[in-house]
Amino acid sequence: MDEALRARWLEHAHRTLSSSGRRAGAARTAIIQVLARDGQCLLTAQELLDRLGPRGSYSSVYRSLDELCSLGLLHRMSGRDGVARYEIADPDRHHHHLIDETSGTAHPFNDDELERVIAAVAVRLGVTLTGHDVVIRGRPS
Amino acid sequence: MDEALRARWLEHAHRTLSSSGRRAGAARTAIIQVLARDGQCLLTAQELLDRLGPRGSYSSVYRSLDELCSLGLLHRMSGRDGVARYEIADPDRHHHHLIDETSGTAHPFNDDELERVIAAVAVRLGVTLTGHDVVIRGRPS
DNA sequence: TTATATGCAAAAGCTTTGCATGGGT
DNA sequence: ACCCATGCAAAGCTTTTGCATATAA
Repeated sequence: MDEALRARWLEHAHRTLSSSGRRAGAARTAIIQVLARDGQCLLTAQELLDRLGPRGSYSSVYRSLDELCSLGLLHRMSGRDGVARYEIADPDRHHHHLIDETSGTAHPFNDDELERVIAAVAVRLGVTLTGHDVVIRGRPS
Repeated sequence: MDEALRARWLEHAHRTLSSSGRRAGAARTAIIQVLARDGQCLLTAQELLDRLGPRGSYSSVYRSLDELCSLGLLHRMSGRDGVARYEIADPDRHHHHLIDETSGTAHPFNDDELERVIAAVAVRLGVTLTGHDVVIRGRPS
């Protein structure tokens, strides 16, 4: 959807990686390209590997995903099935997930009041917020 | 903590299981006892098995956990590490989780306004709510 | 008696890792 | 030249399953 967002993340990822002393190999370069294109919402390692074709392997995929998570460029979450899913971390455009229980599909959404309440809850609980996830499950009404 | 709650859930579980045509074997009986005692918040299958000692096996544990989830007596969620965690489902006393990033420990909490906002979001998105989870991560401030 | 519950051990699926090789800087 | 990145294959972990046996109803 947002082309500018993708380009910005791709650029940011390249810079962060190289300034952290890592080298740009062919596999990792392809991986972050695919992530920039298809990683807006809940991509599995297997799906990523499928889209890479012969340009990647299990080791390069999992190692790169770990690396990107450590650097804060990616978010990892595991769905109910226990399979890890990844999506690109965009500080400006953060979203949550609605799971349609009829179809099993996930839809991203965001809500300002939800963000506000979560911030308030963190204050009430006496913590500095470092992250949060909300999953809503429902059926079309 | 709430002794009455535990007894109520245990009773409810027994009734639901037998009325669904299942038989009460030794393993399953021990499993729901342990769950009633220690399953208020995020117990893994392995932890459950450890507490069962020789009274259970992997198969009985995983099969019973599945069964209890299907009957709505238990909630399954998977943490960031991908390992499934279970807690008893209490319709009256539902909670969310605060993860202290300093220690990695989870603390249950609830918040009425959060519930209200989530209900409002579901309406806005055009779904009938069937469930929801909130995870807040932070450090003591 | 008869279907279900259980335990063992094997299998399955996702993820990680050791090691030799290739490639970036 | 040096060290990091990559790919393969093996190993590791969690979870599931087939099958023979034990047991509840």
